[in-house]
Amino acid sequence: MKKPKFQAPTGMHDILPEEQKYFQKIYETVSDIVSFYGFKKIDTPILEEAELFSKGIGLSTDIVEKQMYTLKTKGGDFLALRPEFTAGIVRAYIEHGMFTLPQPLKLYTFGPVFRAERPQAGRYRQFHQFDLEVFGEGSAVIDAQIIQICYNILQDLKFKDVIVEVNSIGDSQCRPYYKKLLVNYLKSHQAALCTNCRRRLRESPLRVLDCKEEKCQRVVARAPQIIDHLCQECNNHFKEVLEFLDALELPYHLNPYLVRGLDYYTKTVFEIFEEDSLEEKHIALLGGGRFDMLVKLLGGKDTPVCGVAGGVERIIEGMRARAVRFPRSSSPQVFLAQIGTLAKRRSLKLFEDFRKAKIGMIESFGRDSLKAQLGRAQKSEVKYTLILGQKEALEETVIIRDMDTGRQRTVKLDKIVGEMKRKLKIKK
RNA sequence: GUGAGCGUAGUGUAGUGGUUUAGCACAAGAAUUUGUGGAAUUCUUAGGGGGAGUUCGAAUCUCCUCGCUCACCCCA
Repeated sequence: MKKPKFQAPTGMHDILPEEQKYFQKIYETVSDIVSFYGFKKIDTPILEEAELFSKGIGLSTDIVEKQMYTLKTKGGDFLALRPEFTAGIVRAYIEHGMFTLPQPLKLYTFGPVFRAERPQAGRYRQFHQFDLEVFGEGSAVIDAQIIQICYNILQDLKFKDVIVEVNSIGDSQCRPYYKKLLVNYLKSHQAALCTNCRRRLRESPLRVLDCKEEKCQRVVARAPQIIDHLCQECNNHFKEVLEFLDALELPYHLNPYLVRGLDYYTKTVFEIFEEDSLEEKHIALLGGGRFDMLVKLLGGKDTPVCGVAGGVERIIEGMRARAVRFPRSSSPQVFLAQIGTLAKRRSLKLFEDFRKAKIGMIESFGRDSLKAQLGRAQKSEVKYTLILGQKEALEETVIIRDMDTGRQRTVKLDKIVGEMKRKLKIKK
């Protein structure tokens, strides 16, 4: 293949017409469900000040350290393509004084986010997320409800066996203490760890916990667990979350080794997987948690927040795997074929009549041979074809052809819209 | 950033140094038929990512480069 002069940048993809239905389906599902729970939509800029992310997400996180697309404007501003939604939404919350609105304030959004990493399965440089955030409510009900919402969304998208993994990673009260404990323990077993983990031990010791290496897991199995070292408040909170999940009858795994890569989390963290993908691929469909410090950290009032982000492409992959079907009711059911210039003139008008009647119609004004037009009609899988020829145009009639049976009927031109309306309604 | 695999028409592929004017299928367009689709026939469009080398000869071997894919890291 001769390489075209221009190609989409590495890790970024066109969303072709064929795949649009997946995105639409997901966005519709999310919007529907989430509005029921009182979420309002917000859109934030794709670019933000780079510092917003380095401060919010954490300077030493991979996302900020090496995955952020940054640029300097002509005016000297240092901006970054958003690598996730939360920081931007929190910024907007503070900037517009949304703490004056009735709390909890529930916001959602979706769109592209960017991370400059090596693309691979389920991972792109430009990908799409939907994102929910609940501001101003510290209660564990919210944590559980957000998980419930995610679960509902996946159910609606026909995911059967979904499993939620939850954990609590404590807060500024208890986590530093636990970290010390863990580091001490790991240091004494350093020899038994993989090289990666020995590095992690220095940089982010919590991450050793979810290493997949067998030898590390053996060490980790005896390590002190954060849930045994939560402070009173975190402990209660976590218990409540689990109780609520029980009450909702949501299947969950308590995974004491679940930690997340973003610094801003406190207390609850969770990830949602497809159950059968758990063993081989460790690719989460959604991930989220609570971050009660973030608003203050970014310059706002002390406000608890809980949120989640879903990976649209990853969900689509799952939908593809289970061959989720889409009703094709929205696609046009009528094809308009025309022969001769007089008929063509009439057809243009007729086409407009159908548009006004909100009946989907496909035309092929560029083609003249009836054969070619019927071929086209057949390919577009319509139920009916209207044939308007020279003769019909003169007689003010039109032929309705049923594409399944091949039966034809001639109808007066001024009756046709009503007639088709009836036919298509009855069919449904 | 590290490592591995792969790159032949729009798509999917065959060919593993000469019998290749690179074969096949699907897709797309046209004709047979200026008024009736799913079939058939014929025709058309279009190809070894790019560069260098080995060789009498390269899609085929070597190197470089670009791209894609997968894994690690990390994450949605």
